[in-house]
Amino acid sequence: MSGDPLEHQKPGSSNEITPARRHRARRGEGEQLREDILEAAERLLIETGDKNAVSIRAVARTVGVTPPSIYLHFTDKNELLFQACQVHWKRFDAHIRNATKGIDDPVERIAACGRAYIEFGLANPEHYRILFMSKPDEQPSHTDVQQLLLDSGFTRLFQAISEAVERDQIVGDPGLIVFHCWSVVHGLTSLLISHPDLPWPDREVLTKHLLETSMRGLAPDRSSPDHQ
Amino acid sequence: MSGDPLEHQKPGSSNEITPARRHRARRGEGEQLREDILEAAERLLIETGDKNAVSIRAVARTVGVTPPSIYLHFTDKNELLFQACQVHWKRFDAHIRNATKGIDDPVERIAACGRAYIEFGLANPEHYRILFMSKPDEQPSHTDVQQLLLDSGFTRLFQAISEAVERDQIVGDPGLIVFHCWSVVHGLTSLLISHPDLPWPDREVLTKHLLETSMRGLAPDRSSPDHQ
DNA sequence: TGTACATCAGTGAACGCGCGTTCACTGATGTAC
DNA sequence: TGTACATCAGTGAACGCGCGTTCACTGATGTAC
Repeated sequence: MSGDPLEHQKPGSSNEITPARRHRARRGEGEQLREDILEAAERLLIETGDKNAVSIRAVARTVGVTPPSIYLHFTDKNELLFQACQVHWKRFDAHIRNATKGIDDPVERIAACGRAYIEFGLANPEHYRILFMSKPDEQPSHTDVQQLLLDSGFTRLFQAISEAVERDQIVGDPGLIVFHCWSVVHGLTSLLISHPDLPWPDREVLTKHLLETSMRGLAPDRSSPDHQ
Repeated sequence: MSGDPLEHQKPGSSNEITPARRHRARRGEGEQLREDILEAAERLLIETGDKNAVSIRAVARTVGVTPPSIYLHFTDKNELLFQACQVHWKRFDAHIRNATKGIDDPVERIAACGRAYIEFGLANPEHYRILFMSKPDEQPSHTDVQQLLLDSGFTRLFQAISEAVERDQIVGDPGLIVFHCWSVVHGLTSLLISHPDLPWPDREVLTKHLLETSMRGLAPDRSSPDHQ
C-alpha cells in the first residue's frame, strides 16, 4: 500500500500467498502481465483450494500489482476466470489423450480413458470442481464451456465407444453409453472430492471394480444364442 | 430499516424475497422464531437457488426480523446451515424409504433405491448440492454430516446389496458395491444438475439404461459352469 | 546529438456494496407480594 | 386489585472486513524531428 518498493510484505492478511516483487514491464512487453495474472489465478486456486479465494484483489496481490491493472488485460472477473479455465481444459484433454494414445482395442481405450479421467480429477480437485461441479450460472460464458466440454475428452470417449459397438464388443446406443460412462467416472471422482473422509474402500480397488463391472454390463450377453 | 412498522418494503434490493410482517412473539413462545428461521433458510435456498444467498442477514430479512435475533437461536451461521441441512436429510431418507417400502426382491429394491435417489436429487437440486456436492470444509460439522450420510439411505442400500449377494443375485464385496452403486446414481444426478443444457438423451431412458446396465454388470456370469 | 512529445504500463484513492458478529438498549408481558 | 420487578423477545447502531469496479493520475520509455 505504501509507495516504497522496498517495504516488506505486511504480515497479517491470513491467506496471503507469497507476493511477487514486480518490476514494471518495459514498453511493448505489457502482455507479460497477462500471463502472470493467469498463472497467479492458478496458484491461488491450487494453494488455497478455494475458488472464492480467486478474487480480482487476491490475484493482483499475488502478482504484485494493484487491482486496476487486471482490467488492462481482462474486461471483468468472469473473463479472467474463464480464461483460467481454458488452460485447465487443455491440460485435461492432453492428459486423456496421452493415456489413451497407442491403445488399439476400443474397450481398453474406454477403460484407459476412465482411469485417466479419475486420476486427473483427483489430482486436481479444485480444477475438477470448477470444470464439472460448478453451478451452470457460475460457469462463465455458458455455451463456451459446453463447447470446450464436447470438444475434449468427451469426443475421444465417444469415438472409442462407437468403435467398440461397431466391433460388437459392447452393445447399445453410443449416444446413451457415452453419458452412462461419463456418469460412472464422474460419480466416483466427485464423491471422493466432496466426501474424502468417508470409510472408502481402497481407491485402486474401487476404481478397478467400477470400470470392470461397467464394461461387463455393457458387454453382449454371453448366454445369448448369437454369441460364441 | 425505519422504525415505522407500517412502512412498505423497500423496492430495490434485487433478490428480495417476500418479507414477513412479524409480530413479536408472546412470552414463552420465542421458540416459534427458530422454526421460522429454518423455514426462511429453506425458502431462500429454493427460491434463489443459491447457497450464498442464505446469509444471516438475508434470512433475517425474510423472516422479518433483525440480524441479531438469529443469534438468539443459533450460535453462528454454520450451526444455522447445519440445522437446515438436517431437515433435508430427513426428507431424503423418507423419500427413499417410501420408494423401497414393500419391495421384497433385493435387486429390485436396489434399483428402486437408485431411481428414488435420482428423482429426489433432480427435484431438489440446491439441497442435493449442499448435501452431496459441497466442499468438505463447507459442510458444517464434518463428522455429523458423515453420520447423517451413513445413517440414511446409504444403510438401506447396503442392506439390500448384502441381501442380494447372499441370495447369489449379484456377486462381489457389498462394501465395494455400495460405493459403486452410489457413484453411479450420484454421477448422473450431479452431472444433470451441473450441466443441464448439454445434449442429454431422454432422462428416463438414460436412467433406465444406467440402472439396468449396472445391475447387469454385477450379476453372476451366466456362462460360468456353476450357474444354471 | 538534443529535445519535445505521445504512448505505454501501470498506480492510488475512492465508490458503494453485503457480509458476520457484538453491544448496549428497550419495551411488552407475566409474576410475586 | 395494584404495583414493583424480573424476564423475555427482541432492536438499532456500529465494528471491521473484503469485494468488484471506476477514475483521474503518473512516470518511465521510446520516437519523430
